[in-house]
Amino acid sequence: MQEPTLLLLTALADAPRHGYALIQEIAAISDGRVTMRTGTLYGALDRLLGQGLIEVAAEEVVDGRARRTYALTDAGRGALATEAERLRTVAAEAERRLSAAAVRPGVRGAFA
Amino acid sequence: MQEPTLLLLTALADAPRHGYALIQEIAAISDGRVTMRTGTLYGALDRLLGQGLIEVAAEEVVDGRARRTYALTDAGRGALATEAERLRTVAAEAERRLSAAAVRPGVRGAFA
DNA sequence: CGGGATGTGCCGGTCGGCGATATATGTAGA
DNA sequence: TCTACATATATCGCCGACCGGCACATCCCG
Repeated sequence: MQEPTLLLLTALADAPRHGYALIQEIAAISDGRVTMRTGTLYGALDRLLGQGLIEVAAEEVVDGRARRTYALTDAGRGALATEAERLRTVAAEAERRLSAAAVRPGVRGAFA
Repeated sequence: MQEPTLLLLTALADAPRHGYALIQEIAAISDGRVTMRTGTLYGALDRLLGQGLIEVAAEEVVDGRARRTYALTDAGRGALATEAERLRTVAAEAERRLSAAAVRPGVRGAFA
């Protein structure tokens, strides 16, 4: 699972949201660094629906505009939890190794 | 940056290693869950060399077999640190939202 | 002498992300 | 009024990363 997909599931973790709201939520989560494109969004949404990680929670018309609301399924919640823990573990290991190298100089290329 | 690449940089974070050793190191880091294929490995290695995130630290012949040892550059160390922090942040946010939803099983937004 | 471990490398397929594009309506400003 | 812009959904094709499979070579053990 790649980052855009993970961000998508994260944006659905606390409440169901529709496509356009997901784009804004993801921008908010990532502090504006990630701009989810519609090509990525709807492709991922279809894929996640097929995998049973999300489901359509509502289809309504608001102010004349169609709106489809998605929600995490239990499977999606589980997948997100698993993925988050894995990422946390890997990130921790990376940081551990980086600081280990920092206090043990001598491996910096050809220079002693 | 995707997970295999991140794992590769992580495996190089504490000491320079050659290709085959990286495969084993990544298996160790991930507790045997990730088996890096040579196709992925050497492709990623070439890419990272081109990006200046790693460098060839040594080329030698050990027991008649060629061995090329790679090391993180300063840029690679920086990129790994950045990436690790970002992942840690995203993972934390995902877990925060999951537990927020868990203790408030309503569909009406964050605070019911 | 055969097979497994060590070690490097290429090739083609697949899949996800991304830019571009299309369609439609409500709202705000020139 | 008319022209943008924000809201809202959706498709298409390109590209790049990953991956399985394969090839090649040497060393060690049985």
